[in-house]
Amino acid sequence: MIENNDEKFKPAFCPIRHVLDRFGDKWSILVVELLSQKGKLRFSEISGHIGDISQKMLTVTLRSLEADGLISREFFPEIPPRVEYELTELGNSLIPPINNLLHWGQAHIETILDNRKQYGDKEKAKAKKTTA
Amino acid sequence: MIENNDEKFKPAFCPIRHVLDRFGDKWSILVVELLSQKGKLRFSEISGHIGDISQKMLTVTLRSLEADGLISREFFPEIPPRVEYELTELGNSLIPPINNLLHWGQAHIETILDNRKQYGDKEKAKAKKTTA
DNA sequence: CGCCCAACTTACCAATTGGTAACTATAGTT
DNA sequence: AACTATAGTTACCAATTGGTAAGTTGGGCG
Repeated sequence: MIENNDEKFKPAFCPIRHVLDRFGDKWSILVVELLSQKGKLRFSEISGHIGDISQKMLTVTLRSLEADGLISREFFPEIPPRVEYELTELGNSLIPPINNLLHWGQAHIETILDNRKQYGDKEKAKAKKTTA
Repeated sequence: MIENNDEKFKPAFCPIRHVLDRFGDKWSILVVELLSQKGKLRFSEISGHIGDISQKMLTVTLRSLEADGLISREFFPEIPPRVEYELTELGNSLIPPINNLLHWGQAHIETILDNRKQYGDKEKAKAKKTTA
């Protein structure tokens, strides 16, 4: 049996899990980063900048970011309606750590893709050997 | 039509997407963080520390981290077999940005959960009004 | 009258993710 | 002969995620 006093990795206690649960989805970080670069944006503008997000996913993403207090939503009861989204202070505090991760990605993604490719080749070679 | 010269958010060009594709899954960051804290670990030790990961998912997680060159795998052909995993240099370079995000999470998760709860209550109130 | 706009909501469907349980190899132990 | 242990693999299944397409709202305009 393995000793386990470090509950940092156990389901209910792990802070990493909270972060992953929040930002592990396909769009949240993208929207936050976009808002940090462009400031206040309308629904259709966010949609246009990202390009391949569906209306549905943009709505649920914005709703959950709003629910968590990371963005604010201002609705203008005009016809046609207008809605503006903006990062809150809490949302802005997320930008530095996200940018750190981003820079790491930019710096190392090529190496990673290279490694992955080489690993794939190695696996193919192994497969050939065992079937030959 | 929205002008869109910023291809940073478009599918093929966005570095954020690479990072998300790599670490958006349930276990990768957890394993990397664990290895950074404990150093060299065996399969069963990782499994024991994390607690609720299935054998299958631990294998696929370790394989993909290895494929990307983030961890190294040393196999000892004993009976029963022994395998040791360790962060590579590339893997180690990931630790600072991950820790940044982690600290943000620790600092703000309570606020976020509070916000989420309040938002849920507000939504409930709205729903009552419209059905009443 | 009917079509437009933006910002949704809804119903339905497909793909991906991850879990369970059984099976594998191999040698030592009872 | 049966059971142990480690580090897997495999088949199958359930839940989650995300996409498509249609409908909704309501005032302005042809």
